[in-house]
Amino acid sequence: MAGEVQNASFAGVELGPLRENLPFLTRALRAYIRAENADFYAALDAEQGEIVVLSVIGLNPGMSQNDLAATLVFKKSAITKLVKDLEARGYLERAKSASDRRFNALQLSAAGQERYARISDLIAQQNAVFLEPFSTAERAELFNYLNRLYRHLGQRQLQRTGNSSAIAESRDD
Amino acid sequence: MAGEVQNASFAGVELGPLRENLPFLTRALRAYIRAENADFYAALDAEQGEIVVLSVIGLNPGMSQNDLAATLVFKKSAITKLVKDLEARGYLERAKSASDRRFNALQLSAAGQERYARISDLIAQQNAVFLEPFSTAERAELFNYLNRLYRHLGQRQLQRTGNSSAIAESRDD
DNA sequence: CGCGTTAGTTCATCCATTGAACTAATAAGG
DNA sequence: CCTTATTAGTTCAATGGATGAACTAACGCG
Repeated sequence: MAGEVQNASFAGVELGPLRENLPFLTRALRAYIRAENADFYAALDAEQGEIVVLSVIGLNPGMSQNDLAATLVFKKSAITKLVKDLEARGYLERAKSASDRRFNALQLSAAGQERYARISDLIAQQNAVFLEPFSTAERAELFNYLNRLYRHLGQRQLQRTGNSSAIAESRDD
Repeated sequence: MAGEVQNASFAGVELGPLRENLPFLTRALRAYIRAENADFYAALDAEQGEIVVLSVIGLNPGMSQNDLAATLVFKKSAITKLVKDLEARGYLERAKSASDRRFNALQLSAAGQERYARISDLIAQQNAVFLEPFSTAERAELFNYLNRLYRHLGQRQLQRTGNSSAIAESRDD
């Protein structure tokens, strides 16, 4: 079983201020999760971001691509690709909104709903693995914090990009 | 101030299960933070990841590039580039370890220490902006959760990649 | 009508990250 | 010693996610 492990390649390294550094932590967590999800997604034959898109649209039928982009923190150009791909595979429908034909009103097809239903279990399982060390109460707290962060950073981005509308306030629960 | 905002481009979208979905949240948070940090780093003339590298090496002088990679969740090939760049700019030194000449023992140069000291304030300020909505106690809790996640996912990755040594246990504080 | 704005598309580009093949140094074992 | 396996680090070509800018189409407001 190997020799020295002087610095214990991972556990023994002192993080110091990085323990409270969001850019570092978000990047590291993201890297880990991507690595683990790679196989998982491959097994599902799922594109990058596909699951998330199906999920949001399922919950917000009729939403626009811009709203989707804002919600998922993608650029609209990236959304176009994602959404066209899902449409081509028959999982969602893009109808021009009757009231304003610039909008694409997005909604899941029957196949899309079915696919999401089938996949969502697996996602929950995968998620549970990530969360093994946390009790139910802790998970709730963790996600509460992450969602507050998500909202706060979203607010900031709205302001930075000078997006006139809808700065409003996101309701804090 | 714009018209309909029917779906309130951002605030009004229902997230549902995504509120507790780590892949989604980490990606979204990462995207926000990257966007905000872009200007910030440009102003410092800092490369991607430079600050984090300086920080860890400062705290763990003599560490190897492999340890650095494991800590920051980079591949070693990426670390090589980062570290060579910082060496070229005079911020750190790579001496072959005397005891095992395969290792590069990394440590900050005087200029590197100075640079890090100068920068770390700004990072803290930047971080504080991200954390505005949180009280001191909440920040501590948030980071406690994130670090536990970081360690847990790190453990998992060690196992997945069959890394023999050092699976051990990272001390839970 | 004509001007400004917004939703979405397209595409070329960038940059971070990866994988694989390579060198050099060490450890282990006969 | 000499051979073989392993580990640290390097190099580079390739991938892929994300971006920016230029474009079309539709709307709103005078």
